[in-house]
Amino acid sequence: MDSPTNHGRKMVKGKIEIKRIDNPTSRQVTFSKRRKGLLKKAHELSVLCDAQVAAIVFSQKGKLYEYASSDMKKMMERCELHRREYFHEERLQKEQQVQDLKDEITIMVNSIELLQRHCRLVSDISIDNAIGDSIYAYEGDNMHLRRLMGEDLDTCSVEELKEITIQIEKSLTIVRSRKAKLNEDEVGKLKAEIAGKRELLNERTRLHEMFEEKTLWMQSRNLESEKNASSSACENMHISNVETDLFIGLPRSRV
Amino acid sequence: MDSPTNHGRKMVKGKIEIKRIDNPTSRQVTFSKRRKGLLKKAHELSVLCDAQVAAIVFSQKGKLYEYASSDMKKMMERCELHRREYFHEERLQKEQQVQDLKDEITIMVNSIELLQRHCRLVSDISIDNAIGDSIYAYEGDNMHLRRLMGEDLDTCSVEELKEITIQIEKSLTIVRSRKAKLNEDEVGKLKAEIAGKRELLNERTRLHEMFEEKTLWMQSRNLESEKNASSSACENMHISNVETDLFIGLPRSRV
DNA sequence: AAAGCTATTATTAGCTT
DNA sequence: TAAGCTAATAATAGCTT
Repeated sequence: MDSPTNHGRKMVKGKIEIKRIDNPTSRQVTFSKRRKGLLKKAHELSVLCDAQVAAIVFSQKGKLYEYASSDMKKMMERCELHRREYFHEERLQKEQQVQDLKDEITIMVNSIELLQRHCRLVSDISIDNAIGDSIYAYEGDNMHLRRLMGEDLDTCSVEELKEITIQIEKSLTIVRSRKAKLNEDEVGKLKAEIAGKRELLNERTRLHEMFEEKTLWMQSRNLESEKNASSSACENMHISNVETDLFIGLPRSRV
Repeated sequence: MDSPTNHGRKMVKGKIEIKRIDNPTSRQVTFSKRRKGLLKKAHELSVLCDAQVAAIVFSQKGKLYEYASSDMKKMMERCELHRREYFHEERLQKEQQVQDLKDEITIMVNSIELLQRHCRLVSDISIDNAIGDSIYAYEGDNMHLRRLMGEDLDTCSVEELKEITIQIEKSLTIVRSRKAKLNEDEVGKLKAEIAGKRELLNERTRLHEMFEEKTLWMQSRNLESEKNASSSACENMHISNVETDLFIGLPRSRV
């Protein structure tokens, strides 16, 4: 009657005031008993009156005790509809976000593919490009090409990029044929020059031969006159001098 | 005792069997009384034991009666934690997915940037590349370069890509200096050739001049002998014949 | 149909083990 | 700590109005 478990004072037995039980032990006991009673009554109500009943109890420690008449989930769903709408909206938003990112990736994949193609073309061109930078000044629509080389690729649409690639391929063809022509011209020039050089060599050979022939003829003529005329050392000496002059002296004085 | 509201038979008063009450009136009355009792007990439990309690009742007609100790919403949320875990997991999954996509995009942005840089370098090289394709056979580590030009860029890490770019820049430097040297060599060769050509021209001129001089000398000598010796038409004629042979006849017979 | 009455049962506070 | 006991209260079935 005066026990510490009785939190009220006037209470003899049974009757209690509805307020928090301070004694933890007593509170825990009461919680257990009344909780059981509540769930039982919830069940009885649902059976007797064919009603949907749910009772949910959390202990202070966070442990869950619950009763749900027929389908607790259905129960909860009816009760929760508003909250679920929030989740639904959130999920839709996330799905949209994912879709957006995927679209972005698709565009990037295309960009990369085209850039690679472009790289291969440029490296292809670089071989043909010995002529000069004509590719970049060619045909007037290289603005697109410059653009590709520039910073603003990201602002290109995929369609634009495809068009650019096609134009690069066209330019490549043009540059190749141009290079072929220039090469031909150059080969022609070189051939002409070589021909000219050979001509010079021939001429030199001819002149040398002619010179030698004339000299031989003159020598033979001198010998002849030596035989025919009276043999004088003086005259022989004179001719010899003249020959030396002719071969060495005269050209040297002119150089 | 035998009233229609009493669905049991042996029951005198008070005691009942827990099963659906067939009599609608009696059922409705019981529903009202017991429902009130349930909600009251729910409240008492929550107050006495400081617990969170909720009781939800739907009548057959769909009318809702409920009690929630402190905050019905909080109550529901706690009750739902288990269910929410599902949502939570789903949300985490979605968030991970979004993060993955963003990472992919980051890699792609870097790839594109590096491809652009590479493109600019290649076009730069293409000017220097007149020497040939040496860049692609140069220094042995062009495997990376080939890779960049190839299909498997996507498998490159960003770090790898950066390294490749650095290597390209190094290669570019090397190729440029190489080209400078080769250009110098070529210029040297051309100069030598031109010098040789000029030499030939000079020689030709010299030969021509020498030839002319000799002829002139011979002519003057002939004139001299004509004056000094007795003037005979025969001899003069002979000399004249010889001269013609020398100037026209002899070279012609050799050609 | 709703409220009140009451006999009866059900629940449970405080105690004991 | 938990389970059982019991006096006492609380809830309520069937009735009455």
